[in-house]
Amino acid sequence: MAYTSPGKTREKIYDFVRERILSGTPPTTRDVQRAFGFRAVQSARQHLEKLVFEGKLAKVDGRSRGYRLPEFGKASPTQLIAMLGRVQAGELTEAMEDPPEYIMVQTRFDDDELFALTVEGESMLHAGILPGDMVIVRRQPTASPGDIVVALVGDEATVKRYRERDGRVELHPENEAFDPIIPREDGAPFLLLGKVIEIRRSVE
Amino acid sequence: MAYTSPGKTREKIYDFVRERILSGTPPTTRDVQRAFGFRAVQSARQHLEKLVFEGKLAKVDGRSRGYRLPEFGKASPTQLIAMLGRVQAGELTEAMEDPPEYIMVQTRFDDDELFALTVEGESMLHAGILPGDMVIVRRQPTASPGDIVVALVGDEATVKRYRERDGRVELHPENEAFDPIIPREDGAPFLLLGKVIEIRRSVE
DNA sequence: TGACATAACAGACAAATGTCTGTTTTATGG
DNA sequence: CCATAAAACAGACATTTGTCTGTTATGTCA
Repeated sequence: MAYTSPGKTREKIYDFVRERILSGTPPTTRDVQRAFGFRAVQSARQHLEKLVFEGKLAKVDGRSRGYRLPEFGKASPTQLIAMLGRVQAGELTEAMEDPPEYIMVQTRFDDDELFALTVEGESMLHAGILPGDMVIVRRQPTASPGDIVVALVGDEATVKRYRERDGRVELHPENEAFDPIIPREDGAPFLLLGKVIEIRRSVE
Repeated sequence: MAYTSPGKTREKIYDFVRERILSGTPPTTRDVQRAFGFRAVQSARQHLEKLVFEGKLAKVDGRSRGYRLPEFGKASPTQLIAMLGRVQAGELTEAMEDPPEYIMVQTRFDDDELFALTVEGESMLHAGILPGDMVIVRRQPTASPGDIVVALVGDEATVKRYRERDGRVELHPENEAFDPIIPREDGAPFLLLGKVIEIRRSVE
């Protein structure tokens, strides 16, 4: 490869490696070599090692395809979570459509169990949750008053705000056109699925 | 490893491999071997090859860590984009805080130039955009009526809905308490930064 | 129980990949 | 132009990883 100004090629190599890591396949040293037309493996290796030294890349020594992005791992762990199109009673996790769709989520804790689903209905309009929005839910059996939660009421999963009144659980919509759900009063089976931790809306 | 019923171990291996692929590091044959306590590499390999034959996994022959998820190859490209905390006039991209924060975004096109910023103010309340929400913006010089856009008006970046009336550009808030911005009428410099393609709200 | 298919094991070779030592070429700044 | 640091090259060796051939053990089912 032609000689370039100091740092010039290295930047391009960083972009290349980052791209590859993000796409799920960290490159080998020789991948980089070939991609940039180096005639020596060492040329690629030198750049890569320097990027590690600069802190722009991390690396697992000895292992193949060992380069990583340092931002991950320390900062916020990244999870790919399943997008559940429609929620059905009981077996929630089994309800994923055939080609399961995944989305990237950055979380505080790596061991949180997360899933995502699409909101249908306008009952949370005033909380800024619109029909079609995607909510990311952390599975947990309890909630605190004020939390936005996903619960299974009867056969249907619904997004509501969690309240307690006189020691009883209430699920409040944020839209005057809808009534609160007071489980056990109307005998509907009630199951708290988890707490909404993020809302996403695509407007493309 | 102890002998198990046909297909029993294979399912666990599939889960293991899938997890690893999703987390960004496909395992080597020997990773699988070690993870399951096989005393022979071939035991792991046999299962993996069978999973490929069944179509549950895809594979790039010869390459290290060559196992893939069959449906995942053409999944939407992922980008790591910069989170701009506060927007300043002119040099937008330079305005990132010291430890630049990045977020994962899945996009339609890999070559879209994206950035993210935090909404301050309630002018888009009725569009479901609340103060503190993060908007992800695709940089583009033009917009279509109805788009939610980010524009530089004077010294400030604002999120508004793009409209045209009598051939003139108007930026409309979605909150009666705010007035539309009609650039050029009040002489304020106007610059369209891009179109909002996604809104995210963390409620943790 | 016995036949059969599958699971698991053993050991090896080949290819890919990581790593090293040393040299040559070029950009950069004075 | 020269000194210097960085870029690129050359060739090799070590380790990891992929792959292969053949054998032994175990679950399954009639």
